[in-house]
Amino acid sequence: MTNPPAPVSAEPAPDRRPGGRTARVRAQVLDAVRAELAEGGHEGLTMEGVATRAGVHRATVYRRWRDVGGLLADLMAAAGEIDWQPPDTGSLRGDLTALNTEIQESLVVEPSFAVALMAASFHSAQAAQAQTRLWEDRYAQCEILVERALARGELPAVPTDARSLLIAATAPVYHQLVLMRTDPDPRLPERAAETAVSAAAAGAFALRQ
Amino acid sequence: MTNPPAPVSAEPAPDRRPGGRTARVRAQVLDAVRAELAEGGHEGLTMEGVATRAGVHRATVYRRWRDVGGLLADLMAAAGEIDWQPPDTGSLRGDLTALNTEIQESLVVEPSFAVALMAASFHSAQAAQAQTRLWEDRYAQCEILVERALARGELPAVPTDARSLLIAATAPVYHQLVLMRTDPDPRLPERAAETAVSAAAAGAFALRQ
DNA sequence: GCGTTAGAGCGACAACTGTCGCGTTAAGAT
DNA sequence: ATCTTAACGCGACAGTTGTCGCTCTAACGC
Repeated sequence: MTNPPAPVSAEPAPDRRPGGRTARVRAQVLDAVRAELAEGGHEGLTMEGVATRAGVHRATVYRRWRDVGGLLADLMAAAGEIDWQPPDTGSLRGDLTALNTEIQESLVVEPSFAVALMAASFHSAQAAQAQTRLWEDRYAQCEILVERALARGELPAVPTDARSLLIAATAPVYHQLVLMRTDPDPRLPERAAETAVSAAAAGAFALRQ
Repeated sequence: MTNPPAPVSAEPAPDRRPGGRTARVRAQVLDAVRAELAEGGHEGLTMEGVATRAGVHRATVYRRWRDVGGLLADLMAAAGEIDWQPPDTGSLRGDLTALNTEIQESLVVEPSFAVALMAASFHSAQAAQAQTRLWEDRYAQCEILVERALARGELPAVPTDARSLLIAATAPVYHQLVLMRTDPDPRLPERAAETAVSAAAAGAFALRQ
């Protein structure tokens, strides 16, 4: 969690100095971000507050992370080191339901790191990039769900657009919780999953040729 | 477009004074919001900038609209007076494709009022509320698409969850353009629409009982 | 017309944000 | 152990944000 150097500027970097103090400052700051996020949500997250809580000078935080989005991006990079595994329940419907349940929880929990990252992405290029990468990774990892379903014969045996299937299954959850802001519905994850499976069974994600 | 009084505080309001000057100031400010939005996108939209461009004192803007979200919410209220009609192409697939195309355009156009409103919704309660209302109105209006499809016999003749169908059709467009930030794909609107129709034909949105 | 007062103008203000130059500390190389 | 310098600490700073009390103007009721 603390091994990689400051990931903000990924230039050639002739000679960096990521050891002792630098790593300690990074750990303190990221801890402070987590704590501030927990207390005030993504609204209460300010450079000033993080610096103070971390016991570090404001200028240091500005120099290394630039803005709140940078902090969140780095936090995500640190969290990205823990390896996430897509669910494996034995059926496509079960897998997608489990995936959606996980997503719903990550969006509903207070404070939600996912929501904070989305909010920051509107203002910070770093956050936007980090988020795009996170989406890409997650969906790529989830493609195996579709492969397994194909192998089990749950889907028409034709080339299938796994990515579109995954997006169709998960998008409604994000849409309703993040954009429409409807109250969480415990059946939403399952319903969205079922719909996608239904469409998939009907060949809606078959690739041409 | 200029008739309703300041919509920010919707209290009883013993005696208001929405006439002449007040209406003129509102028009000037909303014009300024549009112009600032056009120039700098939702990033460049500040209370200061709007006030200056409108030729109005900062304090006036703060008092009446509170924050950027308030400005956008009022702009939306003003725009909401123009009546939008859902597409009517003769088929559910055509209608949903047209709807998605419209959505895609509203999200891709620079500057995008829709994106600005979403961004502001993370910080401003007024913007969030305005957005929720917008979603609600739009989806309610679109339910007729599903009713027409049922009448034409395009869908199984059972009680159908029109709202879920509409969300399933449109969510992927928002998801990919706003959250994932993938480059716009001209075929996305059609594909998402087709998927939803396919699921609907398979009875995925049939209501129990 | 005339009086009342909602609402706009005005300037001062504290708080916050982000940047800068410079001195100090301590990583890492020798 | 010693040197070099990346990275942090520090304080000053200009610019921005949001609020407040006051004055003034012009809607609206009569």
